[in-house]
Amino acid sequence: MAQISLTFPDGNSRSYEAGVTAADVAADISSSLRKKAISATVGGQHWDLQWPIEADSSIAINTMKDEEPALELVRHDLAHIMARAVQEIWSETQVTIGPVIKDGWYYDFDRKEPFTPEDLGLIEKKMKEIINKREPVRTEIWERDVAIQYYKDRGEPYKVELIESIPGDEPLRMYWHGDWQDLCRGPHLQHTGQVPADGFKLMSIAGAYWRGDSDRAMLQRIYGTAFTNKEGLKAHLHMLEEAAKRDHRKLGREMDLFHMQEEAPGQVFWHPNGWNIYTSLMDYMRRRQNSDGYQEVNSPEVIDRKLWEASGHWDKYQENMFIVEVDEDHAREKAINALKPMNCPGHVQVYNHGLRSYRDLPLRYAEFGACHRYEPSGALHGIMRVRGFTQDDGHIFCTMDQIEAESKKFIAFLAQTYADLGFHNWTVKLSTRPEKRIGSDETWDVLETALGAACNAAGYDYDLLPGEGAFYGPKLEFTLTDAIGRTWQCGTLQVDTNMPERLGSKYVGPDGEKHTPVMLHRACLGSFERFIGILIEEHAGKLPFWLAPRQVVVATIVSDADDYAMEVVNALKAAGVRAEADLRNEKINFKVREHSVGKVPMILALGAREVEEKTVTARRLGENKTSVTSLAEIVSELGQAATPPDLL
RNA sequence: GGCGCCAUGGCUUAGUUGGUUAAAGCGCCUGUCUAGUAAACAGGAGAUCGCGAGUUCGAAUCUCGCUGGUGCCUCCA
Repeated sequence: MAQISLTFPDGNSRSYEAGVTAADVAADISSSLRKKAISATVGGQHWDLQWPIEADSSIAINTMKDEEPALELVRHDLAHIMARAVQEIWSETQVTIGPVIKDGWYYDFDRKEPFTPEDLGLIEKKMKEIINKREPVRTEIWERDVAIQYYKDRGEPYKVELIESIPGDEPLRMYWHGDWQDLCRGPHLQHTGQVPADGFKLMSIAGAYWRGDSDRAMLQRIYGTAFTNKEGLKAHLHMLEEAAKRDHRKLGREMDLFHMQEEAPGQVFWHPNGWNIYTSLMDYMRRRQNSDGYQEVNSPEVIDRKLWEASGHWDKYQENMFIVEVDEDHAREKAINALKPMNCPGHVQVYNHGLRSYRDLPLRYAEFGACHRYEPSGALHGIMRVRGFTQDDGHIFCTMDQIEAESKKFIAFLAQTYADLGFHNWTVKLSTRPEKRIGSDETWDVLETALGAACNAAGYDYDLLPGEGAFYGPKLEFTLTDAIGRTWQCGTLQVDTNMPERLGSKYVGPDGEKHTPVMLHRACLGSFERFIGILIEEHAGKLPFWLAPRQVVVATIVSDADDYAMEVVNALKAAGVRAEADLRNEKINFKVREHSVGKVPMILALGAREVEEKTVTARRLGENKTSVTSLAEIVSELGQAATPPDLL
């Protein structure tokens, strides 16, 4: 066996058998160095760690930089490593694409058998093996036809399609992770060993369409999450657990707010506690709208198809409408109606009933409109995405000149509402003209400018979403961020010149002629169902006092306190507080636990002492200390806390 | 709507390779302790295992269809 003599960077020499790899050699240098070694230079020639060394020479070990690799690159390399691992385990699997996303990455595969949760463990193990091989990541530039032929030969039709869809004719970049390669624009890490083997986790398997096209075959997507180190991953997983704990479906059950059942998919059975939140919120919105110049109206829920045909919904939206056929005994033909999926046509009817003058404008209608939309079953999600819901809807009929001022007014309204409800972190997006649209470019210019200017005038910046507007006009979308960083689009403001035209809305101008008004569609909460879901998750069930369905429970410690408990409850009720007594034959520990789980913000415990002194011992949700207060004092304090923010 | 997963008393779950009266905790009912701040103790009632077929001597357990839920994809004008 031939021997190789190598001289180390520190000047010492050592003998090795032929075939030794640079990695073996690196292992002899020092563990700290080995961990960072990415390649070796032997006799002036560059070697990757896995390549056998063939000549006697001196060796230099190249180390990587000390700083942690960029997160983006880690995730990107992990996508490739996962795809490689999958193909190493199931060689018949075809690869498609695998981008980096928030918190991690995914990769879509085409494979006959579905992946199972157990497979994720297998793949993870294989990925760790690949990472531990510490192989270099190399780039090659290929001509397109070479790449296409390569993928054709390998039976990878998705890659062929991908290349063919890339515009231009520049050569393509190929990345090699060891002997596995993927079409990719990069960039990548220098070698796979830089990927933290304990900083990632495969999370889930899901179906996904090739390029998001629901007419194409369904692929299998594997999601992974990754961070630059173990602690980062741990923190992320912890955050997910916290998010699961505040899931509105779980809290809805624990707080006894609502339930849903098979006979009414996508619709909510509100229990007393949940309905209490609902009505508190509705009362608040009603007061605010009234004081902001809106007139509340109400429109029918079952409306003849003729009106939907006139509004254009029958053509464009029928798939999502609940159709109601009424078959009376003596009717010549069935009357066909539809449940309203939105309130705008109804408001136009109210507007149209009578002759309007320019002096009436702007005319602001508001409705807590119960809408029904036949959403695809897969889109339903708790009370956040339902088929029956109530919007805090409103329509402003105005002139072109009034759009900007009305928009500004609405943005201020919305900002105050969100602030009152505890949301201070929200953004605005301006969606502009889409490709398929009606109206002249000049009109779109005016409308888009008006919305942008209104936004700035109200003191807010906005992001542009080019081409995302409705076919009839641009819109502002208001997205709020909750306590754990998720975003929710709730508010919206849309300019519409189409529907008033279609449904024949007019006003008499100062010139005595009839003109068509502009219609602004606006909602602040979006829907009560969704917004309450968001409120529950934002506050993890600990709603602001004024919104809490059960604000105070007066719990007795001994039965001798029963009479006094009722006295306390009545005093609180008189002060406008939702208070109830818990006189049950149970220990105080039990009562405290039960109402804490139920997220009651305030528990007042009464024993012999409190009866004697006319005091209460108060315990706030989330605190484990108590405080003794006089009855008068607590009634005044809680009466104040129970007052909605707009009435303070 | 699509792909995967799931469906057991009011709720949360256990039910090993199909085999006698389907298990537990919480909740509920009854009784006992008058209790000091996140679950006192004892007893009792309560499910034919989402619905419908099929395989089998026998199915909560296997197969198919349906319904609903769930995670994503698409969608949210």
